[in-house]
Amino acid sequence: MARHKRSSHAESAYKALREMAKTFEFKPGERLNELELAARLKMSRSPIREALNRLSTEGLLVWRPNQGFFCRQLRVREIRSLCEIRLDLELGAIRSTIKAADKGALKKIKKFWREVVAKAASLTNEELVGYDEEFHLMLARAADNEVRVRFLEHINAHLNFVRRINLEIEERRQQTITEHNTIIDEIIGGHATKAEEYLRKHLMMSADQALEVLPTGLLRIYSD
Amino acid sequence: MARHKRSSHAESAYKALREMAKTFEFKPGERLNELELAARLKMSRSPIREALNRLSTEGLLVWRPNQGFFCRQLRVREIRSLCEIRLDLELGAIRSTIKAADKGALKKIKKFWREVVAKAASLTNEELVGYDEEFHLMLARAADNEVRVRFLEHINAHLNFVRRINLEIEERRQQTITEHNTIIDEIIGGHATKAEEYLRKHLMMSADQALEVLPTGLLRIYSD
DNA sequence: GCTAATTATATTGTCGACAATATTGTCGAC
DNA sequence: GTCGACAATATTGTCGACAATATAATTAGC
Repeated sequence: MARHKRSSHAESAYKALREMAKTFEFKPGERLNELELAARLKMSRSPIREALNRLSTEGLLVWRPNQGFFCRQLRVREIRSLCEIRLDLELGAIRSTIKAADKGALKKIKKFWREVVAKAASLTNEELVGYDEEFHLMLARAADNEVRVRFLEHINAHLNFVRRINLEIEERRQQTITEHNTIIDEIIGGHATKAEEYLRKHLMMSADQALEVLPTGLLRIYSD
Repeated sequence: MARHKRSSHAESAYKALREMAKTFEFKPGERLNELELAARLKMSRSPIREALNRLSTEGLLVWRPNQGFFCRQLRVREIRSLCEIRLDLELGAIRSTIKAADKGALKKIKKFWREVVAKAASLTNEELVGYDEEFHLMLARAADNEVRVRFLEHINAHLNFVRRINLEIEERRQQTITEHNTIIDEIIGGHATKAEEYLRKHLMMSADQALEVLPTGLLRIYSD
């Protein structure tokens, strides 16, 4: 039986607003008007505030007492920090994974990525970003540490926008695909040093590119 | 001029409830009654819910649709995960710090800890835990990465309770003090490898001890 | 007596109203 | 015209009431 359980207003507001915050449909520093959002999503302020509170705790929005909620800034410094932590956490993940050596999970990741590659040409940019995020999350999950996965999901939400801009460049889509293949193969092979090296290179490159496309991102945000 | 700016109900509720959640004044899995909390803190449900929402996003509470907010569980698995990530993040911090080599900040940490040691005998357990957390946070701050600091603060909140239990043992208070001294000296000396080694040892020991005292912690929670 | 369906109660989810505060607009002094 | 004080407006913060849902108590059937 299909379990419909329609979600609450607060829940759907959270999802909608989270998506908007992630993708900078709000402009950096912009003040969000609760009444307006309530009208837009056809509900009262209470569930809206609930969602806004959660999002500000996640850092996707900023809250200031008696002033309300604002869109977060998009700054070099922040992107750099996120990428740095991401590197620490993902390297930790594969080290841990290689030690534990759960081949099953790894094979699934390889299969998953092979399937993505097969349909890569027909994927929209958003879809590819989603699969990219998923690939890295699967690596993290293989390390069997809930906290690590949660943190990386958090980081993904914050980097989603710049990643999206970055993967609009065809060359980098290609690069992502091949590098992922290399990484997963080295992990499966149990070559800790090689795997680390390739992952590090992949993530540092990705960080550089994120910073590089940041101006494009800002332009995009303010262009419409 | 003293700026008093008395905080809002939501804010004070957040602080109070956060402290209770951190220290397991609620029992693991316990359901929190919003009306009761509102009565206890002398306010309406709105600011209470606001605080509870934030806390559940932080993972200090758990939220289930239409059932409300519950105290988080206290599990071996969770503690282990937290300690593992903490290790990754703190090691990353000192690596980064040693490279950047901001001697000033490091000297301040050394001074801070020297002062803590001086008054160690007269400190309550909670105070020592606070200073312990602060020492590690200062190391993280020296690495100049906001995200890292936020994540470690998050982890601290989750580990606070077991740390408190652990530092009730005199021998371990002593151990903490001397190990911190060693670590900061190696970092200041710029001995990356040594510093890493000592920090790793310190944190892995600390993780083992956290797991070891967990039964004591549970007993404490359920004894009163 | 035990289980399942039904009813009663308690609790969360949402709303609209008002209070507290911040922001904007207006006026007058210079 | 510019600045500051004051008034007008808009926005957030909090409340109490009610609706929707979950939990507990009660009854009916066996």
